[in-house]
Amino acid sequence: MPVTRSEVAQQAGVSPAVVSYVINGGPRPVAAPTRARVEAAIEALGYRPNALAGAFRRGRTKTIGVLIPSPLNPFYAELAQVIENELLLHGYLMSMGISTFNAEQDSLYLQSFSDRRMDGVIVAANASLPRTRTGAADIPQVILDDASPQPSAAVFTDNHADALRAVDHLQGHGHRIIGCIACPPTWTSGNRRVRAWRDQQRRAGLPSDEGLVAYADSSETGGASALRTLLSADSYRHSRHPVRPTAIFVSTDVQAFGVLRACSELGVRVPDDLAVVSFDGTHRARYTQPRLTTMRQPLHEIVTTAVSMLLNRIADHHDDMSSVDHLALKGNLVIGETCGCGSMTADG
Amino acid sequence: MPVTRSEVAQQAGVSPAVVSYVINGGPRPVAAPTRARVEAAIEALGYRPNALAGAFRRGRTKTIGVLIPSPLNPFYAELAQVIENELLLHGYLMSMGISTFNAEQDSLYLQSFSDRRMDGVIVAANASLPRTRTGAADIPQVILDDASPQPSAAVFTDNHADALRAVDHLQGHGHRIIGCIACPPTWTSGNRRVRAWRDQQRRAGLPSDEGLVAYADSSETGGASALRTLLSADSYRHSRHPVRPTAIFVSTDVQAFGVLRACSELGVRVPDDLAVVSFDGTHRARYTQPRLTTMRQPLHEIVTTAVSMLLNRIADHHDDMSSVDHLALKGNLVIGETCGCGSMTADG
DNA sequence: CTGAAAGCGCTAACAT
DNA sequence: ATGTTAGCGCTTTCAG
Repeated sequence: MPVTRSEVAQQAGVSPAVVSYVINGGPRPVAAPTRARVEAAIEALGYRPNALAGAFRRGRTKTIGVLIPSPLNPFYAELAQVIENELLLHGYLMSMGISTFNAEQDSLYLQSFSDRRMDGVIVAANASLPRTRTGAADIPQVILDDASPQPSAAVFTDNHADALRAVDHLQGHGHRIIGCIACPPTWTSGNRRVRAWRDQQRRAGLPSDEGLVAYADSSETGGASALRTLLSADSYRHSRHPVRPTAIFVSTDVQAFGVLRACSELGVRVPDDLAVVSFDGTHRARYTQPRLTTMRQPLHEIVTTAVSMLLNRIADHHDDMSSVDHLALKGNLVIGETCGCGSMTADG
Repeated sequence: MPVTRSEVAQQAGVSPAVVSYVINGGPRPVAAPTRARVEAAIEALGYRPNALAGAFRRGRTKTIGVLIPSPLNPFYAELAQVIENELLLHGYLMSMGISTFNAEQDSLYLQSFSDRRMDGVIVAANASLPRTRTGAADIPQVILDDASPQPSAAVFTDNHADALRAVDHLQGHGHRIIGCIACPPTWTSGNRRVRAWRDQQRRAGLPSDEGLVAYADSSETGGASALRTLLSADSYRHSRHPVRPTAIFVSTDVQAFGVLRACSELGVRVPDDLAVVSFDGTHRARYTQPRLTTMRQPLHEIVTTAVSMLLNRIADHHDDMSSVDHLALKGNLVIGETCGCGSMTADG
């Protein structure tokens, strides 16, 4: 059994309240000699305040629930790392849930976060649209995903604008038939990237028919099989433009890792036979062979903004979802070896 | 303000205790009609029990603290994923801390886990040796690392035996000068892998002097710079065997990713100029170019064993660190393209 | 079968 | 400056 506050009080010959005053530095002052006695007792007994009891009493747990789809996706692993760090800086503990892009798991976690009275929630990617009705709607939250119709705060990279620039970069290399590897359409940010691909192709008078798009999971395997589909004769022959794509826009880095692997297995040379540009800008993208050209999300900025937004909402008792603020930040293109730039360096 | 149990009781026209009986299915039975009234009231008011208050009262939070060095290391990302899943299966929530291989951060987290009255702790890699004295020693814990002198439960892959087999595999390909990329020596499991490299080289009458070892962080960058060091003229000229290594044993996958990148930049062909075998067997190792040969840790087995051990200890009130049980499991070699096996398939 | 009540460890208002 | 005390929401023993 752990030592309690009253034991400390007894040992120090003071009342339990004084022990609290010493620990919390208030709300009432304590005379120096008394404080010394209390501190000695704490030290002697090895007393540690029961944070659970304190949280219960105070009504604040100093814990933030963080929901990510999967730490196996390096983008979300990095995100989690950065969030953890930022929260720690503000004295908060991160409690992480993994939703595996599953709407049910997702709301189960939000429910659990809410039940455990976490002070707030950060949701990295919302596969589940009807979050408003999950019963966890009463807890301050920030979404890191562009789900515009959603009534809550959100910070995210400007998926449409960034993807436009990524595709534009490929067009700038002279590519006309540019394929697209998309994510399952339940994920809104992914949808915007695909739409941007289409818009940018149309804008340039280039093809963007469905035969050029392959939908796949956000995983290496997904990317690899999507590539095989896209390059299969069946696929591009039935397109209105029966020409094999010479370039491809991949909506996430992790899919691109699979694409590169598949290319190597199929004997497709990158970037000569197929140029590749993806989206996320993970650290890992610098270690692929060849090095990936990718639109880097402003990860650090997203996180610091989101956390400060969340903490503000917590401070203001924004427990309802009013005052929707959506903030879109701008990414930047990291030039690698898969787009055909050679040894150039540039930002789109 | 969330709905409380008494409001439900009032609405249902029963006492608060009955509401508890209904929610918890005990400890006393409730008549069917009464139960129905209570359930209706719960539904009508949207009542959710305050898990914080319950945990406080019960003395069990149903939360396990998990400490990993970094989710950027894919091995630990996978580990976290698997642990999370396994815990969820048993009705526990994972609270994740990131220690960044930092002993201070490490004990800060253990302290926090203990203060928050988590039911148990899983520590993935212990950079900090003096854990016994961190004050968190009173909470059931399982270490996933081979820290033999440590007085607590531990489950881990048999680092020495597995690394022996990995190096043996390289020797089997005829390599004599085999370098080693090691981790900072504060990490015990890493040390055992290096010792195994040395033992296996000695056993075969092959060199294992310090000129063949480079210590580096567990990261891509660490691996890359360690490789450059090892292949630099300075390094192998000062070795007792002034011959450039033809093979290298890398103590973690993530370092090997950096090694492969560096090789490509240096024009070193893998496996022709340099064979590479690493340790961990991450999913990502299947997507490097060329595909990594790596000693796969029995991740799933480690986790299921560790979790059941931990839950047993929790159930038995093993809050002290008595009854040390260490369990070493066996990994298996995943053959890729970096060892020189060609299209063979085998287990060492 | 149900109600009343004690108390988990702590915070903070209210007394001295 | 310090002591006393009322709860936070819930579980569970003890009475009815």
